[in-house]
Amino acid sequence: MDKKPYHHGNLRAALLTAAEAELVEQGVEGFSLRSVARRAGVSHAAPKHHFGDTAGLLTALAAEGFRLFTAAQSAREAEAAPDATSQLLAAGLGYVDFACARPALFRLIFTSKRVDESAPVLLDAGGAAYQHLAGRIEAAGGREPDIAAVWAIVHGLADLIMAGRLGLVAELTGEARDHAIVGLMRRALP
Amino acid sequence: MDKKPYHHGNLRAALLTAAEAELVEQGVEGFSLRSVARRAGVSHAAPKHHFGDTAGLLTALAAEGFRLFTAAQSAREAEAAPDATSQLLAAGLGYVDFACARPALFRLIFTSKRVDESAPVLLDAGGAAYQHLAGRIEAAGGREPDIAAVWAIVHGLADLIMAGRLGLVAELTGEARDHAIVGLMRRALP
DNA sequence: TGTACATCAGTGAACGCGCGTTCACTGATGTAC
DNA sequence: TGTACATCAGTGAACGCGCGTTCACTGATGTAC
Repeated sequence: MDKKPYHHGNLRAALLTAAEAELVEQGVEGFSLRSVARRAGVSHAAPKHHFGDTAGLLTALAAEGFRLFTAAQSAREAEAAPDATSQLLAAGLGYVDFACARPALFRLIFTSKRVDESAPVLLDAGGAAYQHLAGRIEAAGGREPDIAAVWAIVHGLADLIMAGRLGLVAELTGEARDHAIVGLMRRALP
Repeated sequence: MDKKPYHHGNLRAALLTAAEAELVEQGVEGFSLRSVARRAGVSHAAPKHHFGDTAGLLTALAAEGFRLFTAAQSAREAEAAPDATSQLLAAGLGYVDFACARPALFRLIFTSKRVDESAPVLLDAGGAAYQHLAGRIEAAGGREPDIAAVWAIVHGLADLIMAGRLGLVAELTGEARDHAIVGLMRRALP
């Protein structure tokens, strides 16, 4: 019942959650360490202990974002048939799922200038994400140019749907939507 | 030889130029009206007369960006064979050209939250850009799903190359690069 | 052609605000003996 | 089991800064007569 213990206990995780919420509402533009601390109900200097500065917090969030991104693909794969092509198409669906479910994180990991791109934690997570998709494409018999084609179409779909353009696909839901996306992806396959 | 006339003469255009340069260097995040005024060599309150506030300036810049974006496609089309498929592929090359040449504007028109999306000037310019590409696809015999497929792969290529990912294509130059991009686009055609 | 006056474009000082950073501090936790 | 002490996590006041906005102003341009 002690409402406010001096130590938070799990502030690092709480700050990451608050940071994502802040990102969703304000975009990267209005993002500040103070606003995140406020949202987490903690003094404004507290984040410094865990992340150093704004770039540090965003970088940690981006690394976590890459992990969730890969996880979204794995989740779809687990539901799909085990053959290589089905697994690849499932990964693509997960890619789009993630972009639509967490557009703020998607933008953060792909286009933000406020993350420290040379941070090992980010390079690792980003590299793993790339390897995951590339691995699925190669397993399905794809070679270098196929990786580019599949990646481009999946990424383009994700980015455009997320931005509310490409109305035709964005308006569909459930299986009809999945079916439409898979149909488009198949064009890029070897 | 009068160095500093009181009236600039063409401040509106000068501010747009300065705004793009500022966007290139700072990204949308560090963008401010004062920094743009400073870059244009004018007092910090001057932009107010022309654009009102930051959103107004960015919105005007985005509208101009859409026009340049369409112009980049037209430029490629003018050099291409007149058949519908060649024209479509040329438009796609122009799309990628623009993203690589002016990544800051590309990001501004596609993903910034700091523009006023309901401004008529922006809706007009954006709509015209969409109609341009859709028109090329339809002329090449494409229907609704083809528009989505071609747009997605072109947009995905542009976004990924611009972000420095997709190294295979990003490293090419000149005709080899065009050839690679066209090869990828062809996969999405009907 | 000349004069008066309204309108427009840009200036520069002032304001209040939220930001990042620093600093001395305090409460809690863990470890040595 | 108890005590002392170091270390860690978070506080809250203070600072200087750049921002957007306002305001009275001034220099230039255009228009009426």
